Amino acid sequence: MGSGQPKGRSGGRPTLEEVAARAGVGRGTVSRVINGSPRVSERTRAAVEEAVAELGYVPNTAARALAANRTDSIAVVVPEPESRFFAEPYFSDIVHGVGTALADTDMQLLLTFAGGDRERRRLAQYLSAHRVDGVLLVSVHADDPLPDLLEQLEVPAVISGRRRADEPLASVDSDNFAGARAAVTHLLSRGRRAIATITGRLDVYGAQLRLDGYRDALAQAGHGPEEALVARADFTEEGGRRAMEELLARRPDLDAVFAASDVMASGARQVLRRAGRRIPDDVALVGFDDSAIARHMDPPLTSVRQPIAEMGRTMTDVLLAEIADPRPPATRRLTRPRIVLPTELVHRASS
Amino acid sequence: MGSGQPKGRSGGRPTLEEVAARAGVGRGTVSRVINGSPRVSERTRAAVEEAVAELGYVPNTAARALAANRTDSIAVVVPEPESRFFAEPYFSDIVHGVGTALADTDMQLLLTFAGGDRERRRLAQYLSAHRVDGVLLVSVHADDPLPDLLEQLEVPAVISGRRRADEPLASVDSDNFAGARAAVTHLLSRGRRAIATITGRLDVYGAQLRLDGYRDALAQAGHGPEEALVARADFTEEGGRRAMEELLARRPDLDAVFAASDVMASGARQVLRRAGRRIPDDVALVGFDDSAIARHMDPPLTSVRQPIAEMGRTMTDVLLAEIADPRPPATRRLTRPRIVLPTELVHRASS
DNA sequence: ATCAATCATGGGAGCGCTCCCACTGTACTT
DNA sequence: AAGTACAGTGGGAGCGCTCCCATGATTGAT
Repeated sequence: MGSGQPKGRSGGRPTLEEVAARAGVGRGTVSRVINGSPRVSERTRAAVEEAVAELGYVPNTAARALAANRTDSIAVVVPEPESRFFAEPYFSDIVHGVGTALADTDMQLLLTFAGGDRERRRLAQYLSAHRVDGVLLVSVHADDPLPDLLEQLEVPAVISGRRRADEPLASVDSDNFAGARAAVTHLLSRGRRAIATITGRLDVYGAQLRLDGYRDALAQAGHGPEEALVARADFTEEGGRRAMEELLARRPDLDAVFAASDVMASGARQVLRRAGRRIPDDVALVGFDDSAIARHMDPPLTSVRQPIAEMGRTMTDVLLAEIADPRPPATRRLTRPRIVLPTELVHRASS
Repeated sequence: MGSGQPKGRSGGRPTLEEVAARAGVGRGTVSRVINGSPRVSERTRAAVEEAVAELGYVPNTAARALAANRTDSIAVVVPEPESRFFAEPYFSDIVHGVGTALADTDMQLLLTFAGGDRERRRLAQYLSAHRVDGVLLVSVHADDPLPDLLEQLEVPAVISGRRRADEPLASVDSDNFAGARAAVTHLLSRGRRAIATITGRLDVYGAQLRLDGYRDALAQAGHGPEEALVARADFTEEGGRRAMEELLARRPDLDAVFAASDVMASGARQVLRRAGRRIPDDVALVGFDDSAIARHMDPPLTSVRQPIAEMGRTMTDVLLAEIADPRPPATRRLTRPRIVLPTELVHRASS
């Protein structure tokens, strides 16, 4: 029909077919070259590559996805835009790690947002409708339906931070328990005796593990369970302030505080200062996360560093391996990796 | 071939065809319903919607992209993973804003990373190969080839922060000039007289504008150009320290510093404190960005807030409008929006 | 020299959708 | 009564690729 140009419609990008014509070979052969199949002679390969370069050919992803039934992309599912998640450096660092891991591949990264449960159900549908090859879940709550939906739809997924001890999904976590224990052991070694802790929301498994680590360190040092001094908070600065006030009221002579996040430590610091306590002279303070806040606090905050970017990288590696795995999902389920990355105590002036 | 099932291969997700069969209509009609075309009778629409719900049908994005030649997704191009860009809250906030704006649409967000020029060329090819409908560029350097490549390939794009005064692309920026001027005017109104500034890299246009704002405020207050006290830095903490040392050497009696970023202000603060200067008693300090650092610094830092999330939102709105615009690119070029959002001075104890 | 295996290659079929043309039926005109 | 308009619909063609089968050329074994 129409203007007579048989193939190379000058507008638009070149197609496989045009490359094939130019190189004087068939479509299949070009496809083989593009995809690095070994079953092509050197001569032919060179000819095709030249044609590709001359025409500036780039495969059409949509066509490839449709034909091959894979998308060469993975999604990171981010908790709803309204959440405080974004305020934390966690997000950037995870994404940074994912980006690094993806740089070596030709996979792309899709960022999806989902707040409420209904939205997350819709998202599961959407993701499974062959939109992505796999999913990275960050900051998932214990009762989130998404992980199970993805499991059911057989979409490969990796979760950051276990939801509970027997996390069924492939997971990558940092060693919250050991990190907390190291922080408290450090305080003990500096001669502190009345060591309190401010916890995060205990329905977040990592927060529970940090509390366990605190208790374990005290026990190891011969302290009885009754010496534990625990105030629950919720990872917020305001929560940190309230918890610190509570602790000071309960135990005015405390000489150290381990806060389960830097943000809460910052809140605690304000209350301590207002109460006339010097840091670290009167009260030593240790945080968790080693965020920018820790470095810029006054005095700089000793904190437990989590290798967050490395977690992002590792999650991606695990996911890519899962995607590449030819075995049926039922088989894989039994050998899903559960990786725990070491944390590290960064000592600064606050302790 | 083979197992006899004519259509509904029980594995896999349902297709348009299956929905059509179920609803007793043709493929075209289902497509019309899915895409909200008005040319469908109420009865038919209801029947199709029921079939869609029953089968849990979700359109295959790849097929749609291939047939309709659009992808319903946009890309955010992020400077290379190695850059410090990630360390800044800027990134999260922009993405947050983009996510918010996208939540109302069914567009998806692709995050792409590109470091060197070669990578960025490759990326331009890739993006233009019908992978995305439009591109959001953040933190672009003055000599980045990517914007021009995209222009050439007729890929709709919006840039955050103009590269120069006559930015040809659609752009969304914050009012760096007015923000800096407000900061310096504030310092003047507090009785400060010897006001220095620490600049960012001046090849970043925004940094130049902040310097211009500083100069303008001084001029407006009747200070001669010779009273300007400028030290150049590079947006880093270390740069802030060095610049502060230089300023202190040149003008020991300075009583205020306007740093073009919070991070540099943090570096300056360290040097000031080491030199025995009290903040704000001896030297008032103002930053730019109003990042987490500003809130947690001691004393808390007065800073110029940029509406970064809103910039992300606005950029997205502009891009979506550009994508929807049916006029040819040549026409649009003349009326590309150049939006400048207001900044706001957040007063804290450091000034 | 003959046959089997292997390699390299071309091209048909089909992935699931949108676009558009052709067709039917109903409502309104003159 | 015949004509015109248009709302509503079905389905062919085709988007650009991968997969796979058929084919011919080449090699090695007997």
